[in-house]
Amino acid sequence: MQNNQFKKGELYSFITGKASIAIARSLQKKFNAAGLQLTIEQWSVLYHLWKDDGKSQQDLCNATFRDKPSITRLVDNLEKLGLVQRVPSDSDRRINKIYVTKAAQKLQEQTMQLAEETLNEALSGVPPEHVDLCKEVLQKVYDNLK
Amino acid sequence: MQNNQFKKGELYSFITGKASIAIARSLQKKFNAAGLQLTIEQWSVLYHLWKDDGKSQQDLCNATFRDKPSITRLVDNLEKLGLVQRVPSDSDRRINKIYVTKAAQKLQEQTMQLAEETLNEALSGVPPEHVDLCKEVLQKVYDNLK
DNA sequence: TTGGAATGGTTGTTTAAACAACCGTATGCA
DNA sequence: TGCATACGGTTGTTTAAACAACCATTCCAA
Repeated sequence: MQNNQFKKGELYSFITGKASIAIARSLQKKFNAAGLQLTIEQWSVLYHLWKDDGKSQQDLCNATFRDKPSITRLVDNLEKLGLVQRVPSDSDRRINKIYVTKAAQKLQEQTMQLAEETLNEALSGVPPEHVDLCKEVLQKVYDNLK
Repeated sequence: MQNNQFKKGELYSFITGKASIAIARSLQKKFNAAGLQLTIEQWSVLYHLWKDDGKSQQDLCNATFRDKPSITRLVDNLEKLGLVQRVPSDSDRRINKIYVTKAAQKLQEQTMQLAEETLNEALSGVPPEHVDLCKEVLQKVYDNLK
């Protein structure tokens, strides 16, 4: 029943995800240092919209792995900041499509560059092929459990 | 300046740590299903004490990657549950050493087994050598940033 | 030895997450 | 057609995290 992929003493780091917390905190510090009033959570929503604008809130739930009330409030705050806009869908009146504003587009280049900087620091000394493999493992873990 | 270890479209998963969130939620569900009134955060404190009993609260901060107020309140709650005990240190009167109680010891075997189950599910289909390599990468990331 | 800095821990406050319950719209099946 | 169910989104509540400010003890160096 028990396999030995993990010795017991090593369970913890995998469960708590210290690495990703460290990355998020580091990126948040860069945002603050650059004078950007933007949380990582807000940025993560923008990130998905930059990739594919006009997502529904439900789409954002799936993309960010957060529940519906969390997305409602994140979008509320981003709307107050003038960074996104809710647009009711024509074809399905339950749905809000979320679009980034021009103000948000201006943030894209700067924040993506800070994110890349953070990852370069985080992964310094790690061979690219190891990074790829690690990403594959984490994706598989996510797929196995979701 | 920019390197291409990450294509832009893949930044997100690394920063948000969806995999570890999925693992933690899955384990929490198992705790609930087993009738255990224990959060993952509380369990993570117990986990470190089982490995090395009598840690100071500061030690627990380092081990769990949480700040001091968080540990104070986690220990408060664990004390209320009768699972740990604060014992003032003789050699340094600023320090509380935290010890698990017998009630907590009874939880160890059951919860560690649930944690192993969770990890086995999470890592099913992933070769052990890939898991090892992934752990190394995550540890390196943590060391690079902390 | 003594006064300032560092360390370990606590408390107050703000912010945001999850969960449950709810409303309005859409879908599917009898 | 109509009614039960599912789906997208919002609101209310509780819980816990981070941050700042604080107290007591210890360390260190003038």
